[in-house]
Amino acid sequence: MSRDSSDTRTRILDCTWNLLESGDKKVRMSDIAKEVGISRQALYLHFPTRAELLIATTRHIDSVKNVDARLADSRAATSGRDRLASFIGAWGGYIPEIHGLSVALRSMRDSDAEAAAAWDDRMQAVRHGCAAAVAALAADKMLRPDLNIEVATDLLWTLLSVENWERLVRECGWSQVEYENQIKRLSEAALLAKH
Amino acid sequence: MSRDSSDTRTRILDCTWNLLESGDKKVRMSDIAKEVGISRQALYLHFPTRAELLIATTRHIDSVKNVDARLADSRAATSGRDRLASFIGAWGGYIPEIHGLSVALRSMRDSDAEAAAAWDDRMQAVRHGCAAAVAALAADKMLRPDLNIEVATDLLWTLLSVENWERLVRECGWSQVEYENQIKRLSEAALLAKH
DNA sequence: GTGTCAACTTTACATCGTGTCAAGTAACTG
DNA sequence: CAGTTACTTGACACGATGTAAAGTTGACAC
Repeated sequence: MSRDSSDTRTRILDCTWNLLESGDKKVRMSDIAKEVGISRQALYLHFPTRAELLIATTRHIDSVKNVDARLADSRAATSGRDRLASFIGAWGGYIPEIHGLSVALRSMRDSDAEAAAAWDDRMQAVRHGCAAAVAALAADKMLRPDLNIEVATDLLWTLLSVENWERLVRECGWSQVEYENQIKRLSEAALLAKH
Repeated sequence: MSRDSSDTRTRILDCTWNLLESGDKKVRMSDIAKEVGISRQALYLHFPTRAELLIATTRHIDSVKNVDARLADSRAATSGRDRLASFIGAWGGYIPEIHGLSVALRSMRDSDAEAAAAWDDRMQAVRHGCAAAVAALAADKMLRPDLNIEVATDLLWTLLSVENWERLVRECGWSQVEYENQIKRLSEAALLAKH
């Protein structure tokens, strides 16, 4: 679909994305250049560093996959509980799309501060979503009384981490559906007041 | 305490451990050599690669901190539920001790297959502990009827991941006690049949 | 003393991936 | 034709790991 975009920058982003998601662990600048069909140096004409290329790729994926719209849907839910479930569905369903990129960005955390910041930024955005879902629960008086908003948000955010998805889906071999169902169940068990 | 051990190999392991746990992110072979007070090359007389040094360091920590004994205690618990709690306490309390090493080993996952295998090995050991705890719950008929042993083990193993500890304790600023309490509560909510 | 062995040192170099630099080419645009 | 833009080729610096070779030091044997 995004084939033949003529715009080199876009082609670079698409190829980077393809390579990262295709799971070939080590994606070097030269790998990307080869895939795009340009020289390694031409890459540096478009992106100053590998980190910036990866960061630009996340933004590119976000816009292609329309994350904002997905998450907006979850905001439309009426009850706090529905909202929680639909937020989990939206974010949980997005994880597989960005997983390769997530691995690449996280693996340069310690070598590149900029990449680390970019990843943290994304995770903070997810955390805001978690906080909103928790707030909706609290408004419905459905939050466990022994949990304050902050702690509940931390817990939900942790449950929804990419790392947990990796472990359950990739390592334990769960299906995406099993993952979402169990995480929903677990989140409710963790956060909801029993009544 | 471990000062002046005369045995160079042991001194290397202790210094590696110190450096890793002291949180100075980048621990290079030359950093370790400087800390020990020997040349970088002397390091290679004792350990062929950085990966092997890190792996040897985990074994060293295990023996100094006596993991086996800690986990053995959790096996002594009478009820399945006590056993779950005490396993979580034992492993959860061990995570802070090996956290620096865990970061280092994981960050070379993609560059070094041997390091990856060593880390996976450790995690499989934890998984066995989880499986044993789940089996004890099942024996007491306390496992949720809609969970089979496998899925329950996957869930518990995921909850107890080092990554979740990092997020809650390091990133969210929880105390170790809060962490253990919430993870215990969450594990029980996830696994125990309500009756 | 001499010989020898082990543990370590110093110096030098190969490799790999990132990122920089400079000069050249090919196509489009006025 | 001149100038600009997008790219190419080739060379190189850097930082970290790992290899290789020759030299130093101290202990122990006889």
